Amino acid sequence: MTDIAKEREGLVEMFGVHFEKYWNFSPLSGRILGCLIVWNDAKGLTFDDLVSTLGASKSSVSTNLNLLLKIGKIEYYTFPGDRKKYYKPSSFSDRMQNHLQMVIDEKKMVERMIDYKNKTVGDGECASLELIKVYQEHVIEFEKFLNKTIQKLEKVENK
Amino acid sequence: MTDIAKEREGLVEMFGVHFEKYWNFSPLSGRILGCLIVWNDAKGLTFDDLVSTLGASKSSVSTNLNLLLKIGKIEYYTFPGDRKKYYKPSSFSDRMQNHLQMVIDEKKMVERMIDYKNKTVGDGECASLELIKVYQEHVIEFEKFLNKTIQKLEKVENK
DNA sequence: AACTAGGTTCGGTAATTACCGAACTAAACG
DNA sequence: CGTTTAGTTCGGTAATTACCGAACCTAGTT
Repeated sequence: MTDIAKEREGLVEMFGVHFEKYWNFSPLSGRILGCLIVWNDAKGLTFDDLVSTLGASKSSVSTNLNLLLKIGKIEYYTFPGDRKKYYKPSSFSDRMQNHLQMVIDEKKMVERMIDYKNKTVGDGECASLELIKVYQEHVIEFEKFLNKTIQKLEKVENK
Repeated sequence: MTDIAKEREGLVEMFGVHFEKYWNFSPLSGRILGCLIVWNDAKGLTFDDLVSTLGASKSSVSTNLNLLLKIGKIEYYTFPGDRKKYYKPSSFSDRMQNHLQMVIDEKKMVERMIDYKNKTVGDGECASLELIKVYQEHVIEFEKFLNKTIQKLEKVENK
């Protein structure tokens, strides 16, 4: 195995572990997405490429590919006269949308909490309310920040 | 049950689901942290409070409390002449550190990817490299942003 | 029509996780 | 010293998840 191949394997593993740890992916889902990101072949990787490079069964690869498709982490393309599907990670900006969704979720939660606090907190102990409001401000800014990044990414993607 | 109690239960559930979904907590861990956040009693909640309001076993509550302590999501206090532990969520700013850690992780990953790309990408297809660099910029800014929020939170917390 | 390529679906197993009750410990109280 | 309080530890079970092989399907190809 070449040095490059070894490094690529290390990177796939790194991404795999990251997706397991922070995004609650199954090991195989993590490795598949890792593969697609690291390889980042202009054409994309096929089902069989993944089966052989990851040494997993067809059924597991199929299941996990469909899962990743459903949650919008990957896409596939086909070419006329070729039945194979060529898988790629979704665009950077699309993947960022997931993050955005979590922030939007949190925004709603914060609102509910503030509502609740307003009903229940005595005048004395506003500290917790004040903290939540700092956090609310953070969430709102964060949403803007994410949207800005998404725009920047889209700009480069559409070149 | 009063309206307030019902709403509180709803909020605990909301937090519970959120922590399960985005932070990969077990159901009970999520509910415990939810309880502590929503109740946010000045004194804190005791082991028995949690056992009874959540209807879980002592052993499960014990295990999950220790887990949450270990990962820094909660803390406990004791009062002289009282053997009970009073549990509270860790400070907002401390909990935010977790987020920060993930960003720091990502920063390293991005560096490794850029290294790899520089070795392997032909001059023609710099698009992917350029995208990663946009993302790198995002991560760096994000780290700063998080640090700023943490500072703001600390300011309010230390009042 | 039979075959092949490119997957998908189904049924099952192995591993992991979540939770429980019962027994235990350690500190404080009487 | 015995008892109570406040939890912890241990062993086991139930539920869930991850993965597999085998059978199947569907669109071309021969």
